[in-house]
Amino acid sequence: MPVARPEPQEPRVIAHLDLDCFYVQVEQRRNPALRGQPTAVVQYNDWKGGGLIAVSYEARKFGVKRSMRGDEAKHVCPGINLVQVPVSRDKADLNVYRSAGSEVVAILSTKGKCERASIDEVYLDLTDAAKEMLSESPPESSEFIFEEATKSNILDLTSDASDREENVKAWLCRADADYQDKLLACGAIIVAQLRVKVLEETQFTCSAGIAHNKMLAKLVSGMHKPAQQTVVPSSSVQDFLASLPVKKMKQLGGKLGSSLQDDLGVETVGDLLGFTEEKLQEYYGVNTGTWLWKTARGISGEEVEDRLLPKSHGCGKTFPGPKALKTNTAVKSWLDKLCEELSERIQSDLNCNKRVAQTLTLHARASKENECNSVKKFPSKSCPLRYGTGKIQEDAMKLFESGLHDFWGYRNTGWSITSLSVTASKIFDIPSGTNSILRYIKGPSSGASSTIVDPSSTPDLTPFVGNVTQTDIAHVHEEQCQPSSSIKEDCDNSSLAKQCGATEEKGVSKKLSKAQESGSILKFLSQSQSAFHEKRNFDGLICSNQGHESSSGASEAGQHGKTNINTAGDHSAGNTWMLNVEDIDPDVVGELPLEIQREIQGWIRPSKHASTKKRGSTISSYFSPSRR
DNA sequence: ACGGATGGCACG
DNA sequence: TCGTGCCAT
Repeated sequence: MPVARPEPQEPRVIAHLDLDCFYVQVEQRRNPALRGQPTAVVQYNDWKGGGLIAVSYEARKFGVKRSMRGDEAKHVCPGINLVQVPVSRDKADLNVYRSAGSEVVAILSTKGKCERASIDEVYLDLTDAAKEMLSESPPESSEFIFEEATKSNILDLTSDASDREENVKAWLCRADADYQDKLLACGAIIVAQLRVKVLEETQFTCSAGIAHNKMLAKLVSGMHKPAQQTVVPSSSVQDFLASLPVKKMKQLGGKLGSSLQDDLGVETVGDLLGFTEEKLQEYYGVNTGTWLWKTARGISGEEVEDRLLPKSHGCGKTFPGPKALKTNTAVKSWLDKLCEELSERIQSDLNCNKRVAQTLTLHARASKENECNSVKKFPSKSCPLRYGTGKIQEDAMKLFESGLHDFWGYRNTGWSITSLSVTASKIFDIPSGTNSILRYIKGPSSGASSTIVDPSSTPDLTPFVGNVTQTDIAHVHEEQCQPSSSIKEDCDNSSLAKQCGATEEKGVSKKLSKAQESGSILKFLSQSQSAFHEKRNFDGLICSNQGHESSSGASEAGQHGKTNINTAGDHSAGNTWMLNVEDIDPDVVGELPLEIQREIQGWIRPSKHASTKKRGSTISSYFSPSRR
């Protein structure tokens, strides 16, 4: 249920940007012959022509809709081009679209707080940028207004086609406008500039809404599509909402919206004004009641989050009807594929963004054979996430078995699985200070590269390290996760590549020596080698490196065609080493430099309250098994 | 044979 | 906290 947020007193300038039929645009960029053609993107072509997930505007004219089957689309629009979503491991692979989305986010995140709302949607808080423009180069005293901005749709600004742009320009430059409206005008200009920049740099068009809050911005971003923007002056909100069907509001497209209609006779947002806040709370609870009351008045305090990356990664597949999985073997086989992809994606997230996921969750849908449709839900199950494809597969299968156990009780026959998915969540940044321990462990690209290989500026850990042997290193390498090639270029393609840092490769011998050093450090931190192999769940991560030679000779770096740059983004050379937090020897850590101790605390993270209160505040207290 | 694959959020 | 919904595209 939605919940109201406190309303900031200062007026804000919020934008919502939405890529137009995004998947189609991605395919059109890849194959320009598709431009201007009726086109749709489909997945799984075998059954009724596959399901449409994006439809070009040319095709929409024929009545082609999302959720149609390919066959239906062909029927209403015989000339339509159907492009298939890439398939990898026998399932749809959306990585090309994710990557393309990141390109856009990179551009949009330059002007203010930016929230990646989905693969093709972004919220911006442009308040500061708008204020700056207003004080330094206000539209009203500018000779030229950015042309794309003059094509804006201003809610309530009625004008016929002939003088529309003149009227818009006049509105944008109005000297007698509210402070609020002036800010909005600046916001509109900034968004127009951003949209043009996105188009220039990615060839993608997008639509946008500019308003004083997220709700209104989102509401209108889709009003004029494609490739247009819409502004909501606060003076127009009341009338606009009055006649708006409740179902159009975000969050009201489902059951809550239906309930408003069916139970309260509320057809439009305006109808909601007839209810007091208390009355709405009576029906829907305090939170939702207040939210509804505010929503009816165009009030929304929800802030734009500063987040460019997703909060979770999920891989799933459905097995409709006859495709349902009925054996453990079939489930295992599919789960393995899903986990492979998931592993690749979190590995990429780690390499590119220095983030680690902590929780693995399995979702499934199941139906029982004979026994009359007992629609019992298959329970989701989760556990701490251990890195490494094999471990994820192993854990996922266990989660499945656990779920199946609950699903069935004890009798174990005749189930069938109609969907499976695995999700990695609770993702955190890995701290990386200048004096980070990662400098000891990672390759040259981790910090100041020169100091890494310069012993004089690198604190000497020798006293703590003890014997370094090849077996230590081999042991560490066992824990490596090698991403496959399919998302190898993720970092390079996405703007996020910058975060990977770019460095020239150092000599192999130096890297080897770094590897030895890091292996020894891991060994040094590790209390018991055998613990690595126990079935316990992974509860922490020591490091990722970017730039070491892989131990296997099968490095594909050469195929990359890029020498010399961004070894960090080159997955083929990136290894990740992991160590179970439970295996870190607290006594030994206690002797490390303080800064490093603090950093290690950061890895153990669960921060908030988890361990500190229960177990005191010394670092060693973090290393007793924290869960399970 | 539910459009499918992903995501986010609030609740209990 | 985890698991369940609901919502969105």
